[in-house]
Amino acid sequence: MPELPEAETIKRDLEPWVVGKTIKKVDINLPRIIRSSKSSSDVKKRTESRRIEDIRRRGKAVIFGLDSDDAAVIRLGMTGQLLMSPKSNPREQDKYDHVVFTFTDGDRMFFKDWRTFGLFFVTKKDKVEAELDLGPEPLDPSFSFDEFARIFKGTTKVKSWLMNQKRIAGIGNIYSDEILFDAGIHPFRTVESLNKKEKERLYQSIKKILNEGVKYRGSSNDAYVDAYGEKGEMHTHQKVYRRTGEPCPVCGTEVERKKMGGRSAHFCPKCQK
DNA sequence: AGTACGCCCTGGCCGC
DNA sequence: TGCGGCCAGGGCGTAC
Repeated sequence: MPELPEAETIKRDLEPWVVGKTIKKVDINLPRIIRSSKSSSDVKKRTESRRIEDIRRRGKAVIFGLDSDDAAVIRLGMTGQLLMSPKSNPREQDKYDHVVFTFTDGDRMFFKDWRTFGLFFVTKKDKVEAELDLGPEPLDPSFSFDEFARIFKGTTKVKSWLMNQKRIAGIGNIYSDEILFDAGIHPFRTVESLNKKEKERLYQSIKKILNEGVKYRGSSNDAYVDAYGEKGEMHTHQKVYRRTGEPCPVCGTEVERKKMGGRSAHFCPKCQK
């Protein structure tokens, strides 16, 4: 599913192609994909005939800055995709393309999402941060160990902490499992139980694994594809996620899966203490 | 404050 | 061949 590395890959793919384009038409084929107080007609009104000035990523969201006070925000959810469909080589539209952007140059972009957990909304640029309500960006250079140590608090389990977007942005089930394996920390440990060394390892693993995810252009365990419609490679490098019963690549012990809330935690019971 | 759980959703997969 | 039930889970709301 799209987490930080997948959203970052999509953003990087789209940037040279989409910035500078003017939106001619926005077709909203599934109105409930817009889960905000604003109606889809308002979204159309605020995006049509606007030029895209910039694109950025925040957590798992892709944000298009328009030549107005507004920004168009797409949160990818579990199965959201943003696909380029150039006029010269158009992509076939299907029933899961819930929002279709047509640009004045004839190119199009699809927001596709077959499980429809994603969402699309338009808001004032200066309201984006408040509406997304996310913790710090783990790959931002300003995210130092001191900053991490300052916010890494509480009695919650360490995997739950990592997956909470309000604590730290962009980490979901895949990368939390891989980060904790890399750091050698058991997912059910509580945050407050980690000593300084473990916190340092965790901090390093967050940066390392997310950077790996970006390098391999994301993880295609499920539906994820980049803006070209191509799968990423990160899932072939994953050590524990969805490898239940397979040998741990470090010690050979069988990888375990245990439920945490409604989610699965995958881990090596020997390497992760 | 933390945690569990149900809900939204779809299609693949398993057992009968 | 078909069908019911389960699985995957991001984010949110609710109950405890």
